[in-house]
Amino acid sequence: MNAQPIPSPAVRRLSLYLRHLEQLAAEGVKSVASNELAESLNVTAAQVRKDLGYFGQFGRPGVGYRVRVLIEELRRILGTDRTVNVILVGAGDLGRALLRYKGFRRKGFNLVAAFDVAPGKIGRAVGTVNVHNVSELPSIVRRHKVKLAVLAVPAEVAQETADMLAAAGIRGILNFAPATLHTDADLAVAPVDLAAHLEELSFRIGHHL
Amino acid sequence: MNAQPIPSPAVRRLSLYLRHLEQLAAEGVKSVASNELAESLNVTAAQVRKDLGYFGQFGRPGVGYRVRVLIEELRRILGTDRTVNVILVGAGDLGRALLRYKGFRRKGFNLVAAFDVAPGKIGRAVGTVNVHNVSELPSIVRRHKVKLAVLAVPAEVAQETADMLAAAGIRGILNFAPATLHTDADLAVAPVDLAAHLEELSFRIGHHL
DNA sequence: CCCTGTGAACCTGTTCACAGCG
DNA sequence: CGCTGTGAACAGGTTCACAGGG
Repeated sequence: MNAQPIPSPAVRRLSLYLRHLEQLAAEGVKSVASNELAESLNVTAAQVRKDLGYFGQFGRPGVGYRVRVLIEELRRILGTDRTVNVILVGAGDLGRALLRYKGFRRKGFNLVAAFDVAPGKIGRAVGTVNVHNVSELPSIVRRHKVKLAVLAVPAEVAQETADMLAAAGIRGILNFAPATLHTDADLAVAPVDLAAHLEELSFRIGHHL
Repeated sequence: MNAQPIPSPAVRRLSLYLRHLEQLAAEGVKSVASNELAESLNVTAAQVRKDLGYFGQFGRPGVGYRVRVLIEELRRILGTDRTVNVILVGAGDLGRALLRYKGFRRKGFNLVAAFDVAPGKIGRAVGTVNVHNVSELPSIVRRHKVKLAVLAVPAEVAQETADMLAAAGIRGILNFAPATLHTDADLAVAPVDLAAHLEELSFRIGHHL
């Protein structure tokens, strides 16, 4: 019934709204208006309303949005109303740090296992999970019905690793490798290039502004 | 002479182009056409040409772009043709991993020091730098003329830390804290919300597509 | 003839502004 | 009367398409 002309920037802002709503809930705030939310997040009130409007009608005219209700709706929309299993591939420095990062769990993501090819890393525990040989990846992915993977391998092997993940049934990759992945349309990729963000800042401060 | 109506997505793609060009250079490739570059990076050829066109005329009709030349131009534009000093604040798990991450150095960024408030962390070395008390931050920033900071502190103290950085003369913040920073227009912020990217993937695979 | 550089057309996403509900 | 929900107007970016240079 509903087509899907949802701007992807709007989807990304949903996480932003959710994050702030969770904080408001922790502070005991019961309801919030679009302009308050907007102000805290450096967006416009119309944008908040429009973004939420793509998914339903969650607010009450004259009142605003019920914080608890909106949090639940957003989690449902994002698919994090249930625990989402995730694996991590590449237990180098960055990979091991991500394994210890508590932010994922707080948001409903459960790291079930890590993988690497280096014998020195395999068998060790990092954070709450063990590092396995990549050969075990397909069976573990199947067993835990994992759909998302965090990719933290060197750029040189990023593409082949992504292909392997696709073959194992992974549907989404959070890619920290500084490489562009070429994948089928049914495999979603979110690239995170840490150095690129610093370059952007370097540009912005180096010139005008 | 040139106004500055440069789309910020275009600036972000510059890093992408640079990354691929560096790889081509390593492979010994001398020149490249916009459509080849485009194909490797999942963008259109027109986009590549238009993006580069905002900054000058770097190509040769009938030939393409000289790889070495374009790399130098892009580094100059991004400001990474010289070493750029960076500090890191917050030596938690994520912070320490970023200190060890080699990708920054490879791109011309030099981490000169890390800072924290926890006595247990201060005085230790992580990667190539030492962890200092934040009280030493202003003097170190001044001494090394640091303009960029990586912020990896807990969300609760992100804003106050950002204010402190602004006061110390920092001009750009790479923000890993899951909090929206409110800063003056002359302080650039690049937010990196790791959990948000996973949520986006969760959304994309949970629905259509 | 190949490939760049670029105005013009197009399109996606943002902001405006107001009708309508509580 | 306050605040949402939303069509309509607007703006920013992307793609097209072609003129022009090597």
